[in-house]
Amino acid sequence: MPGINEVAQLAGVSTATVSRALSGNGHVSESTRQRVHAAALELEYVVSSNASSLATGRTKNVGVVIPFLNRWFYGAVLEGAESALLGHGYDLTLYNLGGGGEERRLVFEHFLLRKRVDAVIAIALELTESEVGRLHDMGKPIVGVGGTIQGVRTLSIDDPGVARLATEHLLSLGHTMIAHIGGNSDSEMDFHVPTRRRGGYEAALVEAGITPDPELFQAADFTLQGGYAAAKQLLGNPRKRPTAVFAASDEMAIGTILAARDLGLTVPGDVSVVGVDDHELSEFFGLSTIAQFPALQGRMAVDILMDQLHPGHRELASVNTPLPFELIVRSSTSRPS
Amino acid sequence: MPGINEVAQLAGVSTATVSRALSGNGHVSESTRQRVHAAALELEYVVSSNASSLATGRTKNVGVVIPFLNRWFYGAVLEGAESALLGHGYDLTLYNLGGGGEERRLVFEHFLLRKRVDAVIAIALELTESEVGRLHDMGKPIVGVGGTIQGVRTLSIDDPGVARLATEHLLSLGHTMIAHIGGNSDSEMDFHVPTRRRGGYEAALVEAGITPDPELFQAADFTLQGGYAAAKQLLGNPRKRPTAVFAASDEMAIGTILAARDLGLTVPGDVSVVGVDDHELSEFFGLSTIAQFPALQGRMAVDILMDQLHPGHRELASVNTPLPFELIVRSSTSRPS
DNA sequence: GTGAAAGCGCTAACAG
DNA sequence: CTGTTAGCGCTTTCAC
Repeated sequence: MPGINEVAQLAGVSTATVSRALSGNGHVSESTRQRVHAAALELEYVVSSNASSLATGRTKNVGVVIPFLNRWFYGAVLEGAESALLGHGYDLTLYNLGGGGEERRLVFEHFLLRKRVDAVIAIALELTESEVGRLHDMGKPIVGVGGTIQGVRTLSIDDPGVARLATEHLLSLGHTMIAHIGGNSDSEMDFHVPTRRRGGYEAALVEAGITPDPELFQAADFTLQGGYAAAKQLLGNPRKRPTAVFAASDEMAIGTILAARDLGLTVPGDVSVVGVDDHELSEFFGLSTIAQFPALQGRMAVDILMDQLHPGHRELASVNTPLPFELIVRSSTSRPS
Repeated sequence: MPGINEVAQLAGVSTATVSRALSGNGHVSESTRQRVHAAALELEYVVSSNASSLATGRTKNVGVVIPFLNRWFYGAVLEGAESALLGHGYDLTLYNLGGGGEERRLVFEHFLLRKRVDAVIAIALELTESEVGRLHDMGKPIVGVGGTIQGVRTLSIDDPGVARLATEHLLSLGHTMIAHIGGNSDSEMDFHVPTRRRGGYEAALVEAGITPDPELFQAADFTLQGGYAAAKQLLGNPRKRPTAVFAASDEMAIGTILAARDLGLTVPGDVSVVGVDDHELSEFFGLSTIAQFPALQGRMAVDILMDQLHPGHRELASVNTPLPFELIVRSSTSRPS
């Protein structure tokens, strides 16, 4: 593990020149640049990021805080962010805040403040004013994904819009008895996604002249199992069985398809089902859904972060960047029979 | 962002004393210790990990290399490792090596060598001699999860044993036509898990006096979709339909259950199904399975690492630590009818 | 274009 | 038990 001065010696220059040649900051003649690179290569020299960080104040490392790791959606966002970061030469330090309170405090008050990260990406986490304040006081940029945060550049999907699109798809097919499986208080995440989606669903109905019926709503926990149970309730109702179900997540939608089958109902013959996410299993189940693109979300977050870290050309004006989504029609939706 | 000397000033001591008091290394009188802590608290002092690392050579950060992020199993391992690490005051820097060749080289030859990590945990990755050598040359301990690696402390499950247990479960129920859905070349991961599981399955059959029948084997990719397709082949065979299927992953086992249903076969009436993992969906599908405990695996890896980092009491003797597994019988297996 | 030298903020001998 | 004093390995003015 050679240091910069051994490289300097081998190349016959000063350490300052090595630093310049290798980092690209400052001018170095082409010939010495090559000599330095050759020397570095020969010695397998790799800079000590600590020494470098100490001297420059930059770490080439970003912290990512995320509430789950074992769910497909979050894993995919993380994957997108990781590969984008790596591509920019940045490391990613991971903080999983699933555990709740104490852990979160620790991370924000201790771990993230040790000058180890240049910035933080917060996924599906509504940072508090004090969390944001601390970070900004230290000059650390933040980008949030999944909702808006006061004073922070964010990327978020138009949740009501997503729900409207799903509902309108069903409406346009001719459905009028459209149930909704949304979130319960446990799944009421930081950005109130379930509530916002329910709002979009209701708005679409109202716009179509239909009064949302509370009996056609069921709360669940965004999982397949939860969706299954909720769907059983909805579809088992003998006096008011919906002809279509809009589930706020694909996992719940798949649970709904399974519940329908178990009740002897066909999909989409007896009941149409639409979800949100474009989960990896959705295609298999023929699920119509509103796709969001989690890996892309991770990548976009990194792009925006890089823009703040290396203020370049076009300073992106808006504080919140809308995330793309798209209706994918497969075989779980059709006209009511 | 106050530095150590401001704390020293406020507490009326030298920076050395502050360092000692805060880190716990070296003796400090109780009273000054308290004064220092109070001062640090008041100023919201947090050490600069870079400066500290530069001075000590330790970073309190470990690198984790993992091949996937968006699969339940790997997410769970990562989750276990992350929380254990955090508990020990360590950060986790994540490297997702899903992309393949170039990325992997970059990580091992560049990222991991910048003195940014104290150690590395390799999950389901069979490190090459040179990858291990580089790291060990720098004095970085490594622990591997998922298989054995020459010269590295590892944690691994007895894959043949897992497969035997699953197969014996079926055998003991009275099945003799037991099919196996294993891996294809794409899913032939670094540690040859599919091959080793197939070996265990065949060994159990042989031991029971049954000759493994190649027609009763199907290769798939460890996913639900893949398992579904493979199971259709197996269960659709008119002249040789197995009464039981052992799938090398729960996802494939669930695919098998779904395939059976679609063929009008009942589980376990017409066909018993057993998988491996105890996936989050397994309970929902009533799947009998061999549980492995991914989060625990992550945690155990950290424990072993800490033992190497802070050589304490009992130096764990063995190079490879076996991982626990357990048969969980649910409703997808029964006697053949 | 390149070198000398002063730090970046902390820790670890070494004295006392 | 505590202070003094060198560095840890790099970057970056400031001269030349």
